[in-house]
Amino acid sequence: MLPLQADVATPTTPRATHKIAMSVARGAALSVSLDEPSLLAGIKSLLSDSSLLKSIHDYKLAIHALESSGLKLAGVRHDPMLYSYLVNPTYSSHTLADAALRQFNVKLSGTLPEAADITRQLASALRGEIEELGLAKVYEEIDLPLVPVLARMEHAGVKIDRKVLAAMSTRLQREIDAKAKEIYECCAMEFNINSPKQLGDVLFNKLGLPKPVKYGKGKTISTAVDVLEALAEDHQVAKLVLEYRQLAKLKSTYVDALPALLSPTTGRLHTTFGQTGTATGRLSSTNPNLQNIPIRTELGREIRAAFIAEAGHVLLAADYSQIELRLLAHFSKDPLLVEAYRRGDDVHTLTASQVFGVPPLMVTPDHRRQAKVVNFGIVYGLSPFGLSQNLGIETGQARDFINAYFEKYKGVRAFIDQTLEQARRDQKVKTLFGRVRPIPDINSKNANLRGFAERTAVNTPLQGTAADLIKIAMIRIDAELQERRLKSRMTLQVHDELVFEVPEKEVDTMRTLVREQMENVHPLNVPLLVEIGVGPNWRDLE
DNA sequence: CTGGAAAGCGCC
DNA sequence: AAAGGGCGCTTTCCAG
Repeated sequence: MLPLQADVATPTTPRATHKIAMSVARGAALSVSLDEPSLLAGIKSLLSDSSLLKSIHDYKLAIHALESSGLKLAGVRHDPMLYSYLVNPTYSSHTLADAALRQFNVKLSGTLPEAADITRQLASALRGEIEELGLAKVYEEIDLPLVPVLARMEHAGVKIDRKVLAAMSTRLQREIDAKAKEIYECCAMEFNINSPKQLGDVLFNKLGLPKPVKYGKGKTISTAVDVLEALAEDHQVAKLVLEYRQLAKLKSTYVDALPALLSPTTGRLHTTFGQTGTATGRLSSTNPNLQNIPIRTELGREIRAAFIAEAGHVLLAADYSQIELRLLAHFSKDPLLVEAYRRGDDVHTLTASQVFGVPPLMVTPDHRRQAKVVNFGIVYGLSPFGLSQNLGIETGQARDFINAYFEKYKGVRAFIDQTLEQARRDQKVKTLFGRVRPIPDINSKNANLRGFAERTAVNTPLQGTAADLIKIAMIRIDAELQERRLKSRMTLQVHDELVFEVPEKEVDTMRTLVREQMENVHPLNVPLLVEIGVGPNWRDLE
């Protein structure tokens, strides 16, 4: 059997190309031969058939049929969608029409010959830019080989315990109704609590609660969580609204939404991973988004418990521990930070000890909590104001903390300064592997825009490098699973976490395999630590 | 009736 | 005046 290979892929989503090419190969949907023009035509006509394009299940079956019959997909060589994304990941769309509009300033009419023609022209032009920008390796070794890996993950899907969610739905509805009743009584009137406009009117005009200093950007008074939290101590109604919001959010977004998306044929949940949707190189997840399943609150964790493994299997979740802070240590080579990670010390405790000037053994849990906010805040460019809001302290004190941080971590200060200097010079920043993000506003005279640009410039190399590392790990783990004919399946990626569904007999093998691949993904100045949990569901992991 | 903006909030 | 990087989904509300 010859591997199927297409030279140029018509952009829709990159994986749609693989998936559809597989459908074509299988002859399930179209009877075309595998020479390239026919393949392109077949792909295009599939794309124009919305019923096929929307029926994700069809190509998932195709993948399955293809792989179970021993066919291997060699894939495409030139994918204009991925090219367009790598050349400038800040555009929101990389479809054929939008990429062609940007590249050639042409509006497409949508005919097949035109699409084929433009596809080839785009591939050629963008390939040139990829090489000029030094992105060929990122394309060949990361984004392109990731495509079939993501296709397999989407095809595998995750198992959901419907009964858990159904029971929760009934219970939550009852609690929401009760909570609404309490709120109405408290306010002596009925209104739509889900409407921030009506809620703000009732709370701040009718009931006369103190209006937040921070008004919303627009005309309405903000009823955001931090505003209500500030009021909750003195005003029961604010607390009730917060509780109502939490119940309503979890019920509508997860408890009721997820079961409706279960595949009728596989009975499982199949997300779509977006490979061209973020400015930093991260993946996204839609339909449903499985990268924002609750975990923070007890109620949220109940939802996580509904993500289960097939009989005879367990879930294995592997997390990179503090990967962005470790990358900050790597890039900055800051001696304190690097040595701490090399020794395996607790970095939040170290920061607490440095910033608050106490010996590590004297660091209290509250010190550590505050230091944790400082550590992560640095990565995001947190201001004294932001830190003060977050910790509930004076801005002056927050400023002292931040100054103390940079006084101790001199390498971090230098890293930030160098990164900004380089961004101002090149109007772009790069990850460790050379993935590029333009930072056009870095020299803007508008201080607001410039501030955003500066925070972006510092954060992107960290967030983007973490994204590159886990993508490489995924490609290698997938290769191992295939090569060794293991039955375990990679099912989810949540930025710094991978989730697998593993036959009980393979647990030990997988623990070792996943840890090895993730920890040794690339040599850095600090070790990478992977935390692995195994259990019957996504909540109860040990 | 549909589409999109705005507000809000779930995750890393 | 704003004040923390990156996402996607739900709801409300309003314009066309």
